[in-house]
Amino acid sequence: MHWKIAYAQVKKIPRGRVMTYGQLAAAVKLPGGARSAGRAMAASPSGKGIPWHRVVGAGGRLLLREPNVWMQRRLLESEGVRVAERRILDFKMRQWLPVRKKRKA
DNA sequence: CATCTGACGACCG
DNA sequence: GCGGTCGCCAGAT
Repeated sequence: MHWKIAYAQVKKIPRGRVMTYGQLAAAVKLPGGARSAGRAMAASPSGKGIPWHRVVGAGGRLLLREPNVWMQRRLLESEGVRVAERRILDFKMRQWLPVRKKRKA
């Protein structure tokens, strides 16, 4: 589907930064909103270089289920993103706003 | 075509 | 701060 665009956006997420499903959905204007973003990631073809692990739930929460969340956490930590069980630490700073970022210090 | 399910998000207790 | 519920929308069965 047009999930391609979602993937394209995800690929733009810089290393060590994350985006929420809601943001992603809004950024590419996915019809179903955040949920569709989630579906898109769930169906994301692995091995295509899509940093799906950089897409998290609102508030920087890891919404994946048991086995996968561990991998996501590991991938994030490998990029320097600190994670506590199911939540990204310093999410506010870690969050990446497409193009018009400019987060305050 | 009816129903269920879910990698969501906002609210409420 | 956390868990439970409701609302939403798109796919799958």
